[in-house]
Amino acid sequence: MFQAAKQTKVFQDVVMQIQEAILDGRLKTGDTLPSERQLKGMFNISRGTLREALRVLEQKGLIEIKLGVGGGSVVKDLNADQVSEGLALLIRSQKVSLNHLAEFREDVEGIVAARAAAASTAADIDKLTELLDQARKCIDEGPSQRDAFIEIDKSIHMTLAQLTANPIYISVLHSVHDNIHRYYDEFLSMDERELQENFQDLCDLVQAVEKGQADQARRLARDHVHRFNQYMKSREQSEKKVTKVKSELK
Amino acid sequence: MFQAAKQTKVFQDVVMQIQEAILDGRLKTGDTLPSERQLKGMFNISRGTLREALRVLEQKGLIEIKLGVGGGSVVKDLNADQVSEGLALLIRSQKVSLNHLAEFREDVEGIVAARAAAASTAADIDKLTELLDQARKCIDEGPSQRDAFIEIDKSIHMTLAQLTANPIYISVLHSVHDNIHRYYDEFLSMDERELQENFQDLCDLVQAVEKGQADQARRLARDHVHRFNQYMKSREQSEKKVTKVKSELK
DNA sequence: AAAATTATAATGGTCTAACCATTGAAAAGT
DNA sequence: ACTTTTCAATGGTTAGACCATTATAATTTT
Repeated sequence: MFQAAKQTKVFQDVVMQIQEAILDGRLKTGDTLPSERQLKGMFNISRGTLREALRVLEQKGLIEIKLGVGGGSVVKDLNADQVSEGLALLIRSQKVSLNHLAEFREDVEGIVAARAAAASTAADIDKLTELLDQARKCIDEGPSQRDAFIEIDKSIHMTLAQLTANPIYISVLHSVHDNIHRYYDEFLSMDERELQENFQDLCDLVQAVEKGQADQARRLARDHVHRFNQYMKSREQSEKKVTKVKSELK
Repeated sequence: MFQAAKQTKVFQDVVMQIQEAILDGRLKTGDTLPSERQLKGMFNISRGTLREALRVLEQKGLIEIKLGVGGGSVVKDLNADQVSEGLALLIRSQKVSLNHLAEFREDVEGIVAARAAAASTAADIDKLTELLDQARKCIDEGPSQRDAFIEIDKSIHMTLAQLTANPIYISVLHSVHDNIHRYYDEFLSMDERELQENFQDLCDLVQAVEKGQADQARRLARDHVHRFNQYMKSREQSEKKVTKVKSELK
């Protein structure tokens, strides 16, 4: 006849109230919430319960909790970090392998490049050209600047994502880069020739974007990422062999 | 000369330890952690601090906290819910509009269809055909079964995502559907003819997948989603007009 | 007067110790 | 054999205290 009335725990109620206030705009980025001792009074709850709620909001990326006088809970500017962290957990817990991620990246970079080509302006091309210049400098200084080159490579891809004017692409690509970076660090190592090849890829890609050739840009971006992935896979394989040999020697 | 030694708060340390245990496989899905009173002793911390840690782990989707005797913290089977929730927050907080999401969906569904076409087996086609049969029944019963049709439409797309054998596509598409569903509920309303058109779209799509025509499948999937989005946008527009008129009448 | 130092107070972080609420299982009753 | 009651373990919540950090104010030194 009757059913459960109130399943929500106290701290969940508090989480919801504050979250809604933020999403509704009643609390804006940068606003500082009242101190814990004030809030506990406003909600009429204990401080421990309030802190559980704040911890959840912090984990959701909605607030940042700062220490000391003048500290407190500050409304954060929401970004893709939570999406990225969620993806990272999926990757680390099985379910998603490096190959899965690499495959997905090829598709996404292809789409981004195509949409960027369709939307680019002269100012955008200037920025991309500037990045290419920086990349060239890295190349000229040899393989020692490999990390710097990869960083610029990443910037170019993220710049293309911004050209799409769709924050989802920015967030998704950001998440992909965040999570694939670990593998690059571990398995990727390019010699002079490979660096040169990748640089040429980027030049061609920017050129296609400049000319508004969407399909061409898509193809170039996919191939470029694919090459990166191949380097990585071959490294991963030889790594496994070494490990195998080592273990067999024991 | 010296630098900060330990910035991590106590509860963060606990979060990390338990999280690592789960990700390393020392704690498996379904395992129950010791009770709070035991854990607090094992970590040598207070119960409040421990509970803050558990709340964070819960929010991350790593554990589930159950009440009563035999309850406790149970290791969860990680899924895309956190990614989905993160995306939902981005959408609700500005940053991501319905158009952004619709555009992204077109691309993703296109990719998924293409990869599904390249990987489909006879058993997969059987499953898709079965879903089409169900969809046909909905159509035959008229617009009253609109919701059921949309549900089956969703199933077909998710089945295609599974054919890719890449969990990222499954998670991403799942997240997109989760978040776009609210708009569909609000703005989407199809008459008999539109339902029929969409059904035909799906038939063509499955056929292309069956034949392994990746490019054709991509195009069909994109067009299909695009049509959905157009319905939605036109509804959204007329909705706005109505709201405008209403407010002008006040 | 300016700069460096010290003290102050507000805030989050942690601890202790209780009691409440929920729930599954054991015990008692039918 | 079934139903009801009791019980105990577990998470949920509360209260109050003290610790740690930090921006600001007050003080001292230069």
